Amino acid sequence: MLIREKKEKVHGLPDLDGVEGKVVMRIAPGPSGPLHIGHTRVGILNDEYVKRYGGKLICRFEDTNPDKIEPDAYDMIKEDLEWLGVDISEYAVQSERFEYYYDVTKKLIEMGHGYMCTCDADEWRRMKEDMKPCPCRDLSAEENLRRYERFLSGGYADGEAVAVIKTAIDHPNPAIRDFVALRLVRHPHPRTGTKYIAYPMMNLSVAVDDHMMGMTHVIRGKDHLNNTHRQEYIYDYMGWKKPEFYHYGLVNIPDTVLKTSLIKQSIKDGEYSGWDDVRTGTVRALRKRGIRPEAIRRYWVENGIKPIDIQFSWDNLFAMNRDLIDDTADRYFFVADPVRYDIEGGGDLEGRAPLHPDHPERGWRCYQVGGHKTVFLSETDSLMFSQAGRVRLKDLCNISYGLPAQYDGNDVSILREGVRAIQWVCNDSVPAEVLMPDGTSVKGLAEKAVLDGKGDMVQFERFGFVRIERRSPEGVLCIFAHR
RNA sequence: GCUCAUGUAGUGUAGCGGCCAAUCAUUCGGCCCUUUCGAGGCCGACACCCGGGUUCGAUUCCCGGCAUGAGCACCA
Repeated sequence: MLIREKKEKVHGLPDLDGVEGKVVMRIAPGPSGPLHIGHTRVGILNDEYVKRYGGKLICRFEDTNPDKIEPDAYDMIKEDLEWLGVDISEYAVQSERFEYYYDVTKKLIEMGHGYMCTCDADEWRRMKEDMKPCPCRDLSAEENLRRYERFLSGGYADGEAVAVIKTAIDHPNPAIRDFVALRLVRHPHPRTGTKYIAYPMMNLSVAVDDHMMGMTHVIRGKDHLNNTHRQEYIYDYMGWKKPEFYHYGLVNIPDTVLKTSLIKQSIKDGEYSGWDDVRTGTVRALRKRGIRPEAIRRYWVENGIKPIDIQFSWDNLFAMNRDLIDDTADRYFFVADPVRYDIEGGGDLEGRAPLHPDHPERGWRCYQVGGHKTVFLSETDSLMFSQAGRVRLKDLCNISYGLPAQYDGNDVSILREGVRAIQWVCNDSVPAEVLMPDGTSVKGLAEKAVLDGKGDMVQFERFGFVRIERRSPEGVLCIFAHR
């Protein structure tokens, strides 16, 4: 028996190198705000691999810069990850792990791989550019250890001294030459207050934690390529086994506000409604608009982990989301900027339409239009009607232009002649408002049946998919997702 | 300036020396179906950065150029 396999080449993620049994991977967000669409890539990719191979996914909060911490971010990020379906096995917080960083720094200084630099920061940088060691670099380990003790116990002012890891002062790549491991910050930390004054720089804390937590594979953005090289010095000095490193390309996300500090300021100024303001690209904003986490996942999986810089495509994401919601979203008529028409002739009218054209079993919207037979058309359809002279009110009847409009039979076949079918609502419609991603809102009328719906995603025919934020007898408030 | 990375259609992706006059998705156009400009079906449009080399043969390997991006922070 020959069963021809369907040539269904779904492009999944490539296998990782060096997998022996289970994997340990991580994501390492800085808690400066909730996650945005750009952050979701690293979460999804790591999650996909941990699910493929089994093992652990650690979420490690990198809160080693007390200036940039938003105290609520720890919880918001956790919520965002849960919604995304990224399964975190363990959470860790770097501000609770300072002793480890101090310990490793001390060992590195003892071995002569690190030094305490008291030079002026600009001066030190200039010397590095010229491949020249600063005077502190060649001090004895004993002297450096004395300085290190003084450093930890508060004997220096902020900026007066730093702990530095030696690499190669004459390394051809200036980005790799000696890097700072610890600095002094007396600004209080939202979690640890003033308990610590010596703060690790990411290259120290990341290397120490990745090793201690047993990372087997590290996936992160290409912008960290040089950081990886720097961290490898620590691995080599300490004799640690290195994880497999992967660097995916940078993502350019157009037409959206992502910068955390900017969003934060706009919220403070009262311009944005919050972290979920639909004008932003935060995960919570996308969620509010009705973007499904599965769509975001599929998007990143299809993008892979190549180190090529890419252009983010909202079109592609929306197409994937449409795929997911199309089957479940019931259909309703919505009329923006309504224009009233009465219909003359034809007696009382009635009609009906399925909640979903592919699922008549879900039920029907039924219309009865009597009396003056008042209907409302959207402003743009009204204009089109006046020009075309004839139009079909979808699922009700045909009309020809006039004031009042004239009943023109109920023969569907006129659609084949090029007459357009348009959406309409009658007198018992309810007010509807659709919040658009650009911050504007479209006001109009929706058919009454929308109040009885259950799902939160619906399609306003010929308008787009919207998420229903609130149903009340006074009307519906919706958020626009996409066409 | 130095260093690193990358270069397949509008966008993203497959390809790992011949099966590629190049895959899939999206986008756009047309047709069919349809009482949505949705979904579905069919058809079509658009790409291997350039120049050398290796080879019987290169999108695939090597070198150079060009382009793009990133890093050279006491941010992450």
